[in-house]
Amino acid sequence: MSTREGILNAAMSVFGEHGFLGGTVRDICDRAGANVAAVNYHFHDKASLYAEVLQHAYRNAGSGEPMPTLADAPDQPATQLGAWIAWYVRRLLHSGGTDVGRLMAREMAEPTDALDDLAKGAVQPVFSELGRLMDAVSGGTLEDREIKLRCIAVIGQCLVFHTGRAMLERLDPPHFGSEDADEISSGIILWTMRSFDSSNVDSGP
Amino acid sequence: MSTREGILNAAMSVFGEHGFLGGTVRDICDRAGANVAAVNYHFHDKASLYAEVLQHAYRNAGSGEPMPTLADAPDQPATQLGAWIAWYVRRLLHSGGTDVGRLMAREMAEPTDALDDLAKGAVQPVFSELGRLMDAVSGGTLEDREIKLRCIAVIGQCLVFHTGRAMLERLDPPHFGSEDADEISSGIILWTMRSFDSSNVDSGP
DNA sequence: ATATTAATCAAACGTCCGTTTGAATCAGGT
DNA sequence: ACCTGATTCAAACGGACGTTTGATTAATAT
Repeated sequence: MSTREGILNAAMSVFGEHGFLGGTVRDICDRAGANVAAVNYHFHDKASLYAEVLQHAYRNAGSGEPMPTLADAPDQPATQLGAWIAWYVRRLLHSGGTDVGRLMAREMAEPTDALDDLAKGAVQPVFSELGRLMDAVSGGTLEDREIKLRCIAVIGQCLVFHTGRAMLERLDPPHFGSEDADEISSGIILWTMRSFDSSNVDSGP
Repeated sequence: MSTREGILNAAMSVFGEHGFLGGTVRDICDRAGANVAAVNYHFHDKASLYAEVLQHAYRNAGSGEPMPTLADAPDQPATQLGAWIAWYVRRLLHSGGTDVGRLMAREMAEPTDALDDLAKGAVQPVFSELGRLMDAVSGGTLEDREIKLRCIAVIGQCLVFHTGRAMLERLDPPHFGSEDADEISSGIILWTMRSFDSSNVDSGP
């Protein structure tokens, strides 16, 4: 691993743990086993390093299980919607403690220019797929606005375990971690399916 | 307005704009028209000032309406639960672009020591009340763990409009703002009530 | 082997920040 | 008027930080 890559990885950890302001180039270089001047030599300055770290995190964000899509099983939208939710919950809970996840959460709280690319490139495809699944399960009876509201509701129930993690850990137990992914997602799935009870609903295979 | 209050207000703006690390006591004191040493005199140090700002911010968040509680109408838990959700959504959407909202979002993404006190002092009471309402509506048939899961689900659906605001604004329209509070909360309420359909349920007055 | 470029290193520079100091000023009571 | 405690102030302290420097070592081409 080159010095440059080492710094990039170390910077991802440090920035993920302490943020841009809280993370120091000395800490980054120590973890990378490099000299203090290495950051300014390989990247122009601290800010440019941070920008590259964000892009690197964005590229590696999708690595893992593939996202379940409607196209995978067009005749079983309800099954695919359940699979999608379970996949999304696993993905969030698993990346909760990682540097990538924390970097993303920080970007949401304090958006930079990088968030625009992040939204278009990484988030929009995932969100759109959820919309397609919702539309298919409802049998195309819902307005765009209603679809989006339900999508946000699902996203919110998943995301709260990620963005609200710091707060939830400080409230009364019981707590929920990545080992509870199945319990969490099955609750959300049950809740979501039930919301289609009075609509046109796909009953599965 | 006393020097102490002036610093508190200035600190809310500065911390809201730049965060805890980014905000400087010199900037705070300048805006408050006070000396640099005033922060350390009236509050012990920068961290303690930040903790007080957070408590002050969370208490003054939202439109100032009182939180609906089970004790207000012990015989109508479902009505009160609905009122609670509507209150919470209004509160979140209303504080979206303010210093208070940004403070909370930042604190979640990048927790400081002050989050411990904030969780115990300000958030726990709100969360506990939701738990009491959930328990009452279910008729006391649910386990603590199930209660908490449902509380988090509700919180998540509300919170996503706050913590995910930056992201939602960058995705495809339609978007939702504070003018849509009623539409949003009625959806969450409907969804929540339906989740009690197969449980013991309070049918209201 | 030599010259040229790239990379690494210890050390230092300059700046900004939180905090402390000790004197000066104000307010109220006697 | 005098004392006492609370408050304000200019100034400085000490540390941490990003960045720069200039020498030193490694790598590459001729």
